[in-house]
Amino acid sequence: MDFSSAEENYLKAIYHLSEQQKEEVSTNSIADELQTKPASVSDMLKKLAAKKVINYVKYKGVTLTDKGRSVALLIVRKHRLWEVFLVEKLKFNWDEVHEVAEQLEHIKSRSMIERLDMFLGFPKFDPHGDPIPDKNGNIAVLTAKPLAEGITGNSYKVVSVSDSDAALLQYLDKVGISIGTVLQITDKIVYDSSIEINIDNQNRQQLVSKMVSENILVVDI
Amino acid sequence: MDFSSAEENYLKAIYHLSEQQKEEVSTNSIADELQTKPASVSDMLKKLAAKKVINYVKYKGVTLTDKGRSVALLIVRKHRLWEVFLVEKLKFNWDEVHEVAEQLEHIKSRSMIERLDMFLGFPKFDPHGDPIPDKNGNIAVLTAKPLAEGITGNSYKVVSVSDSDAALLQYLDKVGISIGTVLQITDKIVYDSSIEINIDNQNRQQLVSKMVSENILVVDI
DNA sequence: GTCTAATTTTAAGGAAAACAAATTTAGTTT
DNA sequence: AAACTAAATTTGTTTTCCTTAAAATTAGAC
Repeated sequence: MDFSSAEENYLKAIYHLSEQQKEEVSTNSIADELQTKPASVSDMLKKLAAKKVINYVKYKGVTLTDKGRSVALLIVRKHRLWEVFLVEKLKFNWDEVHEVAEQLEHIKSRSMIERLDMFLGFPKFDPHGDPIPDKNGNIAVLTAKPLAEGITGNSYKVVSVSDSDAALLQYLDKVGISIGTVLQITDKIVYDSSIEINIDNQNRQQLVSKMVSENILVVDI
Repeated sequence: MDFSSAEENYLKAIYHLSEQQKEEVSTNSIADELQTKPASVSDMLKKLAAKKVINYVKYKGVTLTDKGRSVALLIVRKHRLWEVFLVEKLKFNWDEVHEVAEQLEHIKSRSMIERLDMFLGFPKFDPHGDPIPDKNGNIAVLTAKPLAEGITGNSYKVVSVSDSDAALLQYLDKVGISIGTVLQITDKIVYDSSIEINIDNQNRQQLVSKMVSENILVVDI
């Protein structure tokens, strides 16, 4: 079965949304994710349901079928492998690769993506710390949590950040945060939920906003 | 100015056709090249003329404008660089890369293609021997001629073959012909215009058909 | 120079994917 | 239960690219 780029983007969006909140995905949230209008989404959901890649109940929302999930995981796999290529081989910065990977993920060639995987040394994570599904669609489950949920005094290692927001990535670059960076929470400001951190045990504090601290995923150390 | 994949394919087709025969390109030949119908071509020619990338005179044919040629050359550049990547880095055979490169050539990112060029070491020719336009659209002129025009007794070096026909490439692989191979013409069969050749001075003759000999480009040695 | 055949263009319409506007539904409030 | 509201769907267009059928034009044959 073949899927257009538009169909693939819908499946990917539904996949990402169902990762975030474990229930049915709403039409509006898909429209939001894809920068389109709910009317367009309704249209497409009918098509995708006919192709048996989603379970669609009108006015109720959608979930992916097994078939749909495996299509979505292949797209995610391609997107993340291409990001690794762009950063490791072509020396892009991590904030520059998302847009190009959005195009590359739709290239159709089963054997190319397997060869690319080999060429890259079978990476397990992309440059933003997100796990890369293997060719069977198996993907590591991230046990990480947002920095926002950390406790004052504790130290954490950055394992992942949102890859779709270049502005965030540029900001993180500027303050010296990347995958693997160790952060210690030195204070939590109750007033605006911002967090004061110490980066890589340097002799300097950095204040990060609530919004930022929710988009940095960390694990305990 | 932005171009859709369809528009890019038309420009590339017109470019290739005007390379072959130095005059105006006909609607039918474009339809043929793109596996579509003449009516579709007429439609698209109007669009491309409005965008000032072709000189279009109804019923007369088209030529590329300077603008059009530079767009076409960029697509050719991308196609051929990706072919180098697929063969050199991902270890594809030369008969397997055309289709995938047809998709990759439409990826939009100026900086990616320049970085890819650097990553590949600024190659001058693709795996089929075709010259790669540089970033300014300069391209080496092939002085080669079809093997079919060779003279009995003379030796020639293979510099290029048609990249779009996988069956031809597989055949050439089988008989041991690739870019750089030295061929000596030992006989020309008048009856069916086939040619008897000796490959790399081995102790063995090989008969190649008219069709094959017209699609292998060689230079004198 | 006219006629016919081949080529090219126009016209009408279909599929995919988008949008706005109008309508329907689900869930909540009273 | 009726009414309301927010979300979702339907309807009707639009755009892009393609197709078939018909009309127009060019060019080669006589």
